[in-house]
Formats: sequence, structure tokens, C-alpha cells
Amino acid sequence: MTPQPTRRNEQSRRAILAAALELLAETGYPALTVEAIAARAGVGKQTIYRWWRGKGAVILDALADDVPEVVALPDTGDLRADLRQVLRATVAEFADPRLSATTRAITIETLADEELGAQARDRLLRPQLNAVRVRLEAAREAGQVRPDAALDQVVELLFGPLYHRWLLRNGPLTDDYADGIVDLVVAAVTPSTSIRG
Amino acid sequence: MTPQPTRRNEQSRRAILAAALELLAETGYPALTVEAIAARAGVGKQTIYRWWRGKGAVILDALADDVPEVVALPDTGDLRADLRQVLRATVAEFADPRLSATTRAITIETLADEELGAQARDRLLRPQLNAVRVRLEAAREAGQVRPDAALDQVVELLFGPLYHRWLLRNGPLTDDYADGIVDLVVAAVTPSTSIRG
Amino acid sequence: MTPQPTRRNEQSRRAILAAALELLAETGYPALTVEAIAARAGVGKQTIYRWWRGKGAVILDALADDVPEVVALPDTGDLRADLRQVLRATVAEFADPRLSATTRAITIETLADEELGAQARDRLLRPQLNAVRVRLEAAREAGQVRPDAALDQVVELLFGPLYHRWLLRNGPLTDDYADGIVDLVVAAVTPSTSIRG
Amino acid sequence: MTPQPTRRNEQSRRAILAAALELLAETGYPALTVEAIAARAGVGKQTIYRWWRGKGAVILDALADDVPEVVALPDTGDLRADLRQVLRATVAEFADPRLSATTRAITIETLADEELGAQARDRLLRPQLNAVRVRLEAAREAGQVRPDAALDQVVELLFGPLYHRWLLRNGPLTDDYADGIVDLVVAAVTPSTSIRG
DNA sequence: CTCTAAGCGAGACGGTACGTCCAGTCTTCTT
DNA sequence: AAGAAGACTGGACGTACCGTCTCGCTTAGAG
Repeated sequence: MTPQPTRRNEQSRRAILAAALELLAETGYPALTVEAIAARAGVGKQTIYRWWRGKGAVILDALADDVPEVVALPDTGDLRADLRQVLRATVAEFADPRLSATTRAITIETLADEELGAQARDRLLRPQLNAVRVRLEAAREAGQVRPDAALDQVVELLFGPLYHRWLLRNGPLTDDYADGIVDLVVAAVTPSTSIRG
Repeated sequence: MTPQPTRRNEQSRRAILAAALELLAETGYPALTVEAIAARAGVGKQTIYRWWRGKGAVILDALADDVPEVVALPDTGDLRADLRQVLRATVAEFADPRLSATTRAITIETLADEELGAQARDRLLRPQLNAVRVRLEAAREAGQVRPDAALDQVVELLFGPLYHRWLLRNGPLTDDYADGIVDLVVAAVTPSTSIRG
Repeated sequence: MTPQPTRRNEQSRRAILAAALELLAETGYPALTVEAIAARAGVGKQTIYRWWRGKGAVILDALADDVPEVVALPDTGDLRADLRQVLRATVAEFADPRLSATTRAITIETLADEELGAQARDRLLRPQLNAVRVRLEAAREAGQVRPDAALDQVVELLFGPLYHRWLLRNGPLTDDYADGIVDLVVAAVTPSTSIRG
Repeated sequence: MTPQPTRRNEQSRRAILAAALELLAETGYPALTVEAIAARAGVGKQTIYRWWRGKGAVILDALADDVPEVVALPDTGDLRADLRQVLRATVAEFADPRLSATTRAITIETLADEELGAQARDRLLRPQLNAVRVRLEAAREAGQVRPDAALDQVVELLFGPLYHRWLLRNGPLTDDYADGIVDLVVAAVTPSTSIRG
């Protein structure tokens, strides 16, 4: 009943993932079909259904395969500069139509399927967020961030607005915008120097 | 060729929107079909396709019909308190499975279809964001917000993290979380009192 | 409820019949629709349904309008020659794609709808058959046809084979074929000259 | 693209043909739909469209399946008697509402679709006509039929009138009528005994 | 070093919904 | 009151994919 992973044909697996990404780029997610993936990959439909639950799972796998497991963030000592760099990179990603399309695709699938959502979160989202968190922890130890700041929230404070604006097309996504967010967030977490200057 | 809105049957229109919302609540968005809406509304499919581009457009219309055109925000003079109230209300909305499901539905459709996205933005999102913006403007005039703060960004700083966490299921959505976001944002926009403490 | 023929718009009537014939020639019977007739005639659909039962009735009316009420047959005294002429004319009609198509159309409608069939029979078929019958009666009086021959059957003996071959595409329809049928039929009805040659 | 007949499911094929005949008997040809056939047969619509061009093709196949490939005609030595028997049988067939309806159905489809017409001709009509032709050939060899008679025409002379009268409802179809036709045709083909009476 | 059970390409299958087309009815406004 | 216009319910159309189910055909590993 359950397939034997040992016997799995690696060549087919790769052909399927490649075909899925190609078709995603060409036709967009809603027009993507398992049948088309199978045809493009030169593979029987059953071979897809044997190893994945549907097109969403295939796409997720394909994307996760493309992403480096661990993402490292630069630490120049200048928190603001480092964050600007990260957010500008994110803006650039969203500006790239290809990457943008795939991210939208993943998001759709994520919305409709809880299990897939969990996988996407753990394999794609978390590593990225976590890298930023690590950088913030370093900043906190360096006294550049208030010790009581909830760093998970700070991370979401950085990415949430970008994601929101991009997903809902609520305005242009520019480097200036990214910088503005960073400035606001830095202001929010900088220890108050007020009491006695 | 293009239908004549004058001749439109208002009764059918309402029946369709009502049926769409009912079915959405009962079966969820992916299982929602134009055929089912037509059947439930006692309407020919063509009548739906004559006036809408598909189920997404119907749902959007149905939801937009339910939303008050203008949303007013309380102004108690206490910005932090007012914002907490708004964000807590948003958290509550996201916690309600019914509302949550419809918002997810809209979001999916929005992602796949640019035109629909524009409509959703203008008719559903913007009014809500704008209400908060108005409150922030009042706060700025009252000297509670730095005069140079880009208020649109601040609004997104409030909602972005919530939306991000909810959509990607990146953690629990609680009142505490909402309060934490508000605290961070208020800290970000409060005029620096540094000069002489 | 029942429409008042007095008030009927003669112009519309004619436009409808003309449009029906045009479309029949252009697109063929199965592709012919009431909607198209109405559009072509610049007429509301209701105006068609008010006066006819459907596209079949319209077509029948259109064709019956075209046909001379009474058809006369030549009588040269030579029965064989006269019949040959009639059957050759019929062959020519069947060879004309346009006439052939309309006859096929009528036949289809006739098959499906008994009432229409009756009308077609009385207004289109009978007059034609009757003309031949009259000629045969004359021949009988002239002693060229056996007095005991059932003339209705003889008429059908003439047209039945042609019709059969044409409708079922059971072979080529040529003048030779027509002549052959005539010869057989004449042989069948010629009084036996046996007694003394 | 084109389906592979090897893989064809014989069970489905039979279920479809059976369902088609059932529904034809129950509802008549015009009310017959591919959808209903599929439902009754417990089959997907695509399975019908994969193997047939439409309901007409299905019905034709169903009927052709029912017909014995080769039809033999009795040969008692008495041509007139044998032909009477055949034509009376045909009259009986036309009198049976069920058989009559299916024949009308086939005819309609035949009229509209040349290819179908060709099939109907070859698989349904020709075998029957040919059987009569064979009998006539025997009669010719026995000297009961003029040697110069075009037998194909004679066959059509027998069936044409019946078909004509039935299809166009141009009069009652009785055994007497059939006998009358046979008498005429026999008269037409009997070698003239005149020469020396 | 065969044999056999698995995965495989292929694609037919029962289904469901699609978006379109037309039938025939109903409604509104015009002539 | 009839007509032009065209929106309405209804229902079949033929298509596209879904996910499952055979087919033979490799192909690997247990005997």
C-alpha cells in the first residue's frame, strides 16, 4: 500500500519537480494541473499521486528543494544597516515576477490546506525569520535592543508590513518603503536613552 | 452583448449573494461552486456569469455588501488604548472560524486575480486601514505621534504582523499579541522626549 | 392569451421567414436557432413564439410560402415521356445542394413532430403527388394504364425509390436512374397486351 | 490523443449501448441526451465522447449491434409470395411503435450527419436490401424476372414506396398496401409473355 | 542469476464542475 | 395590443481535470 521509498526513481522525482516549476512560471498557479506536470515530466500521473498529495505538495517540495536549509544574516554591527539589507532583499524578491508568482502559489496552497501550510511554515518561512531573530538577539546582547522586546514580534513587525502590502497590492514596494519600516522598527526597539541622556 | 444593468433582477442578485455566503459558511471556499450557488439561489447559471466573472467575484461582492461603507474609530484621547481595541477586534475576527474562512477565501481569489484584488483592496481593505489612519492623524495633531512619521506605513505596521501571523499560521493570535504589537508601534511613533527627560 | 391575427405585423412575418431561409442556407438545419432567426430578422424572440411553435414551424411556413399552391403536369399524350420529365426534375431538385438541404430540414422536423408532419404532407407533398395522379388518371382514360391500378400506389412507386435513394444516400441519383424507374413503373401499369400481341 | 481501442472497457461499452436503447424506448429520440445515457450506464460522459461522436453515433452502434449481420430470405420458388412476406414484415416493423421510433431516430441522425448516414447505410440498410436482391437474382435465373431488369432498382421499387409512405405519413401502412406494391413490382419485372400469348 | 514483486509510462475510467448555448417564458419600454 | 429588446430559469452541451484503476514493461533484490 504505502510505497517503498527505496525503489523510488530519482530521475522521475527530479523531472516532476522541474516540470512543476517550469509550468508554474509559464502558466501561473491556478492553471497548473497535475496532468500537465505529468505530461511535461514524461511521467504517469500515478507516479505523482504515489509520492505527493496533489499539485500543492509538489510545488512546495519543488520550492523547498531550491531553498538553502540555513540562511545566515550579515552582522556588521550596525543593526539598522543589516536590517535594511534584509528587507531590501525581500523587496527585490517580491519584485521579481517569477519569485513573486511562486510565493503567491505557495500562499494559496497554504491557505487552503492546513497541513501544507504547516510544512511551508516550517521549511520555508521559519528559517528565514529565524535568521533575523538571531541577528536581533545579537543586537540585544550588544545593547542596541531593549532587553524586554519580544523578538518574535519584532521579526513579524519587520516582515508583516511588507508581506501585507505585497500580498494585498496595497501600494508600491520600494527600497524607501523597506527603509521606512526598518526605521520605525529600530525606533520601536531602541532602548530609551531618555532618563538622563 | 454587455448586459444592461437597468434590466437587472434585484431579487436574483440578492438571492445569489445570500446563497454564496451560506454555501461559503457551510462548505468552505474550495468546495464552493458556481453551480451550487445557482441551484441554491434558484437561478440559472447564466445569470451568475452574466454579472460576475466567477465565484470569486460573487463572494467579493457578497462580502462587500455586508461591510459598512465608512468605518469610524473611537477616539478616547488615549492612542494606545484605542489601537489596542482595534487590534483586539481584528484578532477576534481572525479567531472566528466563519469570518476567518471568508477572509481566507477572499485572499485566495485576490492572489490569483489582479482585478479582483484591486476591488477587494478598495472596497474591503482601504476603508478599514483608512479609519486607523484618521485616528493616527488626530494623534499626530495632539502631539502623540512624531510629525515626520509616514502614517500609511504605521498603519501597515499595525496590521501587517497580525495578518502575517494569521495567514501563515505562524503562531497563536491572542490579545496579548495584539497588545504587544501596539506597544511596539506606539514606541516607534512616540515623539522622542529625550532632550531633557 | 391567443394572439389576435388582425394586429399581426406583416413586415415582421416576412422578415422572419426570409431570415429563416437565409440562415438555413448558410448554416444548415441543425445549427439553426430561433434566437438567430430573431436576431437576423430584427425581431424579438417572443414575436416568433407568438406565431409559431418553434423553428420547425417557421421553416415549414417559409418553404410553403415559396411553393406554388397548384402544380400542373404536362400532358403530351406520351405517358412515359411525361413521367420521365417529372422524375428528372425531381432528381435535379435533389441534386441542388440548397434545395436538398431544405428538404432534408423539413424531413427532420417532420419526423420529430407529427403535427408538423401533417402540415408538410398537406401543403408540400400532396399537391405534387396529386399532380402526377391527375396525369395518371388521364393516361388511364386513354387506355395506357390498367384500369385496376391503384393510382396512389403508382405515384408512390414513382417517387418512393427516388426519395429512398436520396434520403439514405443509397446510390447516385441520375437521369438514367429516373428513366429506369419510369420504365419499370410503366411496365407495371401498362395493360397486358398479351391476348394477341 | 486518439484513444487506444485495446484498452477499451467492454463492460462500459455494453452498458452504454444498453442504456441508450432503453432510454430511446422510454423517452424517444429528441429527449435522449448523452448525459442521461452516461448516468443510466453508470459511466462518465467522457467515456461516451471518447468513443462516439454524439448520441446519434451511440444509437446507431446500439442498433447495428442488435441486427444479424446476414439476413436470409425464404425462397419457396414463388417470388410473389416471398416478396409479400418480406414487405408485410417491413410493414409490421413500421407498425411497431418501438421499432418505428428507433428507425425514425436513425433517420434523423442520418440526415444531419453524412458520415453517420454512410454507416447506417452500410450496416443497417444494405444487408437488408441485399437479401432481397439475392432472392431476385434467383428468380431471374428461374426465368421469373426479365433478364434486363436492374435489380437494385427493383429492390428500391419495393421498399421505396413503403418507406416514403411511412416516413412522410402519407397514408396507412397495411398488408394490403404491401401486397399491392408487390403486385405492381412483379408485373413490372415479369418477362413479357406477349409474343405469342 | 533467476524470479517476482515493485515502480513505472501510459492512459481509460467514473466523476464533478466548468463556461457556453439555446429553449421557451417573462418583463419593460416603445410604437 | 403587438412588437423590439433582452434578462430570466432551466438544462444539455462538450471539455478539462480530478484521483483511481488497469495495463504491459522495466528493474531491483530475495531466493
